[in-house]
Amino acid sequence: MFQNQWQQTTTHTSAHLAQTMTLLSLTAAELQQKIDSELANNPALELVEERRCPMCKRLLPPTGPCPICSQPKSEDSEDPIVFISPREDFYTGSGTGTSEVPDEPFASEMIDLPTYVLKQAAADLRVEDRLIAAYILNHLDEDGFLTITPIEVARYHHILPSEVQEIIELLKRCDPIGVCSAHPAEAMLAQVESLAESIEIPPLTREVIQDFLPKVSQHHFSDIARALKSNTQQIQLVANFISENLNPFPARAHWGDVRNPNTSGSEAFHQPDVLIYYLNENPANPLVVEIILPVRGTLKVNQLFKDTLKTVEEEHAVEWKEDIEKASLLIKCIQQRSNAMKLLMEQLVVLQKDYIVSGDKNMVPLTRAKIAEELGLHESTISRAVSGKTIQLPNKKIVPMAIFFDRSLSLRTIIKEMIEREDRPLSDSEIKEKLEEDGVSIARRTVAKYRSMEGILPAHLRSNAKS
DNA sequence: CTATGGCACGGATT
DNA sequence: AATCCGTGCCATAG
Repeated sequence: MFQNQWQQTTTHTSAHLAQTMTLLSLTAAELQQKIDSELANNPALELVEERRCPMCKRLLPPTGPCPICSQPKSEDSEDPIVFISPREDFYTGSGTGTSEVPDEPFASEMIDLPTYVLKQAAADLRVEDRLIAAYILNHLDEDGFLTITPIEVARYHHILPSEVQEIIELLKRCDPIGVCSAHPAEAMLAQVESLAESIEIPPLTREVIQDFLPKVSQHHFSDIARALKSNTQQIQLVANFISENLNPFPARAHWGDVRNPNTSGSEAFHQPDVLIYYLNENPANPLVVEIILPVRGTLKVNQLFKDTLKTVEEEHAVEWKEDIEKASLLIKCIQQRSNAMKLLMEQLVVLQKDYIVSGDKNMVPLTRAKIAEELGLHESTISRAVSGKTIQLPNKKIVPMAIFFDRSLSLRTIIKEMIEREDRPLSDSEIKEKLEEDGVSIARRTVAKYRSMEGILPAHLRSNAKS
């Protein structure tokens, strides 16, 4: 359908294909970088004035009316509104001043960890200490742990170890809470202190973290109980608390696997690629799906540049022509990316509407292949479009787009709820039975696996200690 | 003996 | 072709 729009040279087509694919797999943030650098390097590429909707002042896609204001009001169309949304500043999301993202640690471009932490701490540090803080922050490993000892820092900067320690303590309170610790236990202790200000901490938590972390991960609760002169139940409580609220690797980007993204944890510092919310935040209204396009205005090939090309001598002409071609290629690829994303989201939103509006257990099992067939696109296209992308749901949670294709999510939540409601610890096989009554047939082994994925203890260790 | 976790295999998905 | 996921079998803990 679109072949005829392009030059017919094969090199163009294959280059185009290749670039479309790579662009498709980029997240909004990455695409922004790409565009910015292209804009800076290629004189033929031009960013023209943005279009705004006169009514709601929202930034508009290059063509067409405002997707929101142009909606027929009276006949409430059930269909979700899906559209490409050029980036308002970086994060204003919907123009109606909604969709606040709680707090966006790594806002705009991804600053690196040291910078990020230092910014927070700077205000509390004496000027001469900032240098030391910076030095410390530059000696962290990828998990945010110290690779040097405070003593070394002290020697290097000719100050007292206690002063170094003071600075570290301060840094530990900064956002990836526990950063700059020497090891996981220390980081978790820092998190406990910070949590203690808002919620209650089970007794013995600190002691357990301090001395028994390995045992906790091995679930040797009885050992710990004996050593601390407590009982196994109490230790379980602590263990649950730890696994639910603490992160042993605070600065690690991917935090375990599909863990519950609620609680006070600080994660999800990705700008979502897609926003989903109710029109005007009213659940009665249809859903609005904004696919973020990280460009303020409209990208075009600079017309002036194009005209000048004819009057320019041979040697530059080649180079210029290349620039122009590159620019128009990029533009077309971006359009295609947008187009593919839009198609994908339209399908996804319809198919997974139940999930989007009412939560995990309504997730419909879906495969990328099915969607691909439905849309008449290649499955690898879908794969690329999905991978790495994140979506912000109406409930403000940011989830990876891949969970739309998680076959087991609904089962997992059913199991979780079943266990939450239980009055007697159910064994895995009993759960399997119950599930079968509901027409779900899975192996006992699988129940066990899902259970542990949800961080739920085995039945015999689960003697009803609920909150 | 029962309930679970580990390892690994085969089929489905990407 | 590489990876992921559900399962079966077996070892181990209680």
